Amino acid sequence: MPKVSDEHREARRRQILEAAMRSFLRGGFQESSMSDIIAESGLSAGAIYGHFASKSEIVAAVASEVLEGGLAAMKEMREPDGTPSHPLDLIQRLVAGLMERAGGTALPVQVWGRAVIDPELRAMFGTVVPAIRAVIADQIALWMHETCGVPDDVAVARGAELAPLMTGILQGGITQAELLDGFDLTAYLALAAPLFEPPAA
Amino acid sequence: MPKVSDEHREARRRQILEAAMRSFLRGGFQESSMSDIIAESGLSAGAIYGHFASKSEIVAAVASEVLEGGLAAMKEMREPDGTPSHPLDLIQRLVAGLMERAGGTALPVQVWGRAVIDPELRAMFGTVVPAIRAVIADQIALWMHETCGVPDDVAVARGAELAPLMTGILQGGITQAELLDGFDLTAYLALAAPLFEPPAA
DNA sequence: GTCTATATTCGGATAGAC
DNA sequence: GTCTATCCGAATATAGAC
Repeated sequence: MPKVSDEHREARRRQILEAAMRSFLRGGFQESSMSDIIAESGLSAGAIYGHFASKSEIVAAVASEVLEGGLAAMKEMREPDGTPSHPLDLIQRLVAGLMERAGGTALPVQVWGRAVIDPELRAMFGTVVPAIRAVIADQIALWMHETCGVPDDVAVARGAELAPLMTGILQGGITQAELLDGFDLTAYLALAAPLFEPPAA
Repeated sequence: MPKVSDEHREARRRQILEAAMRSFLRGGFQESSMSDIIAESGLSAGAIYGHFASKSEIVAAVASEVLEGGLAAMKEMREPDGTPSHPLDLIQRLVAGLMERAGGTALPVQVWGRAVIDPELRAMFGTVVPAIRAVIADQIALWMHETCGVPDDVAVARGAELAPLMTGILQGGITQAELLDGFDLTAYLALAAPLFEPPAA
């Protein structure tokens, strides 16, 4: 099996996945039919089913792409230049990145909604969230240690402690940004700034 | 049209809606078929369509029930005895209330996911959220004014300012509570406590 | 590998009796 | 108002040629 063949397969998979993402973005997971995806991809039914066994396999692949993609984007966004940025900036940049790369934040919200009743997606969520929390926790610890005078071990502990809340704030921000017209994400995130003040307890 | 007839109609509507909610809770909005709802309700197809014109009308009614119900629950939870409770307690009680009354928090998450691609649900969300924010803002203002020494106007302003963030924290908490095993909502909410410290800026 | 055409199942909605 | 039986369209997946 020559290398070109594998590359071709992979390219086709991506072509199909991206067509599916565009369809789901507009029509949702269930409302979008295979015909929609087929039309959007410019391919044919036979071609699609040569790469994915079923529609639910496509849905799972897209959901994985969305969740893992969010994690990957977050890792990328971590240090744009090298100076540790504020944890809330990380969140801000992540959402901005999703807007561009994923064409909005609609897919994550849809994935969460479907994960509620789809055990496979729920499991994916359960493995990705701890990884996201870890990135956030790292960033908090780094920032508190470097720019405030917080001792390393204290900063690390505080980061781990705050990560679940920050994850929730991220989710709530994405949901509201997607569903409310004129929602100001920057102002929303700025409100959480006091949580990172050192005045410790 | 005698009064009993109206009462009967309303009772039937509720019977159908509750059956639909049970179905959606397990199977999701799209996966659940009319047959499921019919079986769950113990009625027949004809009876259902005598009260709702289409499945999407049932979905809209359930979504309305969920969103408005959340708001109503929040208003109820406001003052259990009369002493102003901590705003985070309000959130905590609200979620606990949803767990009981709505059989969990799965429906809200599903509704948000569907609102992304359903203009009708999106509009409902857009009208309910400001009302929810108002209740939260009131509670924050009340608490800061009464139990901390914050002047009334400052407390009111701070409440209005913080309400969107609290709404997001609520949404993120519900999402994580629903999708992560062993998620500790109380600990999650406790992390936000510093936001209500008076040390003002 | 990919296309066209199609088989088959399934779900929403209706017709007509009671 | 409600029930039973059924119709019709749609959507997933496949068959077979190229």
